[in-house]
Amino acid sequence: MTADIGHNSTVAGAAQTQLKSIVERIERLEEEKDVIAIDIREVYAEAKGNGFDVKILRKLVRERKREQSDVLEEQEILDLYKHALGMLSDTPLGEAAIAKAAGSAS
Amino acid sequence: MTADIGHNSTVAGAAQTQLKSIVERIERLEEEKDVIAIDIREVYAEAKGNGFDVKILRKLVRERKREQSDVLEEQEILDLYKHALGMLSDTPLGEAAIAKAAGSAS
Amino acid sequence: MTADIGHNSTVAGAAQTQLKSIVERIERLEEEKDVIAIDIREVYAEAKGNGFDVKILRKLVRERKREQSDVLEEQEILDLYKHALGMLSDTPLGEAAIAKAAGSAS
Amino acid sequence: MTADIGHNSTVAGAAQTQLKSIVERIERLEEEKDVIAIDIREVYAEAKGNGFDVKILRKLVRERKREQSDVLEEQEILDLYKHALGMLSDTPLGEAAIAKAAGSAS
DNA sequence: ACTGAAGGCTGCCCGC
DNA sequence: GCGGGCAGCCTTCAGT
Repeated sequence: MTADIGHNSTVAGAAQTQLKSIVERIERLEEEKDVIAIDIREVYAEAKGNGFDVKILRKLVRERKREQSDVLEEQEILDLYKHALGMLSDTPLGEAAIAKAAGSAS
Repeated sequence: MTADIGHNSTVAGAAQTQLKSIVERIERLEEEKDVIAIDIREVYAEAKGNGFDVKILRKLVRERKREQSDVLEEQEILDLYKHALGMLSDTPLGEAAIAKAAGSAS
Repeated sequence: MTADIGHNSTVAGAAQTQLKSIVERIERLEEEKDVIAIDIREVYAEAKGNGFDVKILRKLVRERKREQSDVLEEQEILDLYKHALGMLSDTPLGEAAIAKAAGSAS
Repeated sequence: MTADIGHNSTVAGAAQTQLKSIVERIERLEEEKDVIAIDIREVYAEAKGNGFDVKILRKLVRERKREQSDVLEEQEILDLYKHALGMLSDTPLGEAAIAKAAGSAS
């Protein structure tokens, strides 16, 4: 440890400052995430208070999420087919769609 | 399904409106949570780009978090012991007993 | 279903025999696990009968378990730091750096 | 702390000895439980190595467990009916079966 | 692609 | 009988 650390003029000092920043940003974000998780639990609790079955609500939410990804997935497959039929031009985007769809199938 | 549903004048209609509200609030919150999770991953990725070892960073963050919960946990345990020792906790003798019990646990 | 199933001379029959063996082994083990879980509950119940506070006992047992894993965790983290500091770890300077890093984490 | 603790001649000393015994017994049992849990995981791993789908195996085992309790439940209900028809004598066992079935139904 | 960990969810047990 | 608390399981994700 040297006097340099005080004003971070060393490489190590700079790294340490950066490290501190990184850790603080992450911890701040994780705190926010926790707050939201608590909010979600509160919504469920309130729903329960209003007579809803929490377990079923969770299933419902999960199901809707699955359906959304299914829709996206179908759109990707549709794009793939369109491409195969020459309905999409040979753009990087089209190539990416093909690669992604092929990956999903494996 | 009746004409009532349109303006929610039935009990079922009210429940349905409530359900819709609940699900939408939860989905909104989960979206926010996902955004934050992505932000966290980006911070790690950026750190990695700056030469930091992500595995160690994660361990560090986890360790700091665990230390915080440790403090809370210790307090809980101490409270539990105090409660178990009842009125003793306000006397010097009680304090000594608590200190002894705490020592046995470590 | 064919006569082959009786003496397992088909591939499917062999798989079925294997499956039966797997499931039976698992169920046997889970039974044993349940027996032990019951034994544990009985020990707590007996302790309660002797005037011990079960809640505190559970907390105590959990705390002791956590302390054990804490030691392992600390060792892991130390190993990680040592690895990150690479060859420095065999020099006095490296030792100092490790000590400093460990101090920062606490 | 007094010299009495060495040979446990005090009430507190006896309690401490008992406490130690309780905690040790529980920790021993939990160790055994962990060993069995590891064994179970190994059986699944081995099954996976033989081409079985672990996720499906777990579902299968769970399902069988549920079926077993269902069978027991049905047996209890059957006993209840038998008793109602005077097919079970008014023995303590029969009474217990009724009480248990009634509890399950509520 | 597989493995191992981290977080979330479910079912269970205890207390009120 | 119910609700909270807790252990176990499942799923997802980073790492190799």
